[in-house]
Amino acid sequence: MEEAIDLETLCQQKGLRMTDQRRTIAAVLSKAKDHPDIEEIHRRAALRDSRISLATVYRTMNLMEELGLVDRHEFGDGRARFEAAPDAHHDHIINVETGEIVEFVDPELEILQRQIAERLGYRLVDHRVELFAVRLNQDE
Amino acid sequence: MEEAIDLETLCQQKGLRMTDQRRTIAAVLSKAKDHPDIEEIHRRAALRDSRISLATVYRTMNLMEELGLVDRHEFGDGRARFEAAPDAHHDHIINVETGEIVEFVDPELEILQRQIAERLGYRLVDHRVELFAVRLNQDE
DNA sequence: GTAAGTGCAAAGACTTTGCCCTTGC
DNA sequence: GCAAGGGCAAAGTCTTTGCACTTAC
Repeated sequence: MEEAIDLETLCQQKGLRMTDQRRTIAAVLSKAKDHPDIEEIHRRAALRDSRISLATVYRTMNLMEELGLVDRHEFGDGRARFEAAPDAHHDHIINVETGEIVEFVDPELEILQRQIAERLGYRLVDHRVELFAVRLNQDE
Repeated sequence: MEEAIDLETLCQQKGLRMTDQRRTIAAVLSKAKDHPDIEEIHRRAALRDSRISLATVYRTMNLMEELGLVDRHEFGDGRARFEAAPDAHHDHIINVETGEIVEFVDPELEILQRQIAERLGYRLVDHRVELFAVRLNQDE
């Protein structure tokens, strides 16, 4: 039912010159179910093709981010993390005990934020919600 | 009516050894109405006392953050920004055209986030909401 | 063929740290 | 007095960039 995001096709549609490196990086991100950082993307890409440098990963992620093909996150650990731009917006819960990141969507939250911005005289162009939390015990 | 946050007193209450440097930095932050970065805190501190090094500002901010006396923000420009820990939690709207940062409080938003976390099996310990927006035209 | 892309290493931006001197309590 | 704090400069981490070589179209 769910279809994997084909980042390579999106790159081509945007008119990007498709080098082997970009193809490989696109494949890595399309397959990723997590939010890898540059180092991790490079590691995974190198498994498929060792001719990829860190600099190229940096350049490619900046490029894809500008084109809106990937989302950049800063979860507070100092390095940028990425994911292929999802079809629908979502936010993140970060488990502060394990570092695990869970995605969620809440339409009510989306609407409320737009309302808050408008109430203050702004038009929302983007937003970021990060919930830092711990797992609930059964008895809580 | 509104009372300025006296960070120096809070530092003393936490048992911090009050050096001239810490006193000066605390005063800078207590007076700040914005979200200065390390460089800016250092610049303002140096106006009051030139014997303050950047390293001390870094060390002091890390210390005060750990004690919960200041909040650290990463607004996506690569450097950390700080504010004296406010009495009440608030969130931020970032004007993407001017870089201006506006604070706001919305109880409904606070409640909703807690509910979302609980629905997913988590207990919220902290959260971060950043709305990136532009000013509304009159006719929008 | 030619402009765009890449690898490599150097350089940048921000932050931390080792060492020795200074200072609060 | 003595351990905690600070100044300074070196080092660390993440990211960008200049240059010469390679490659997609």
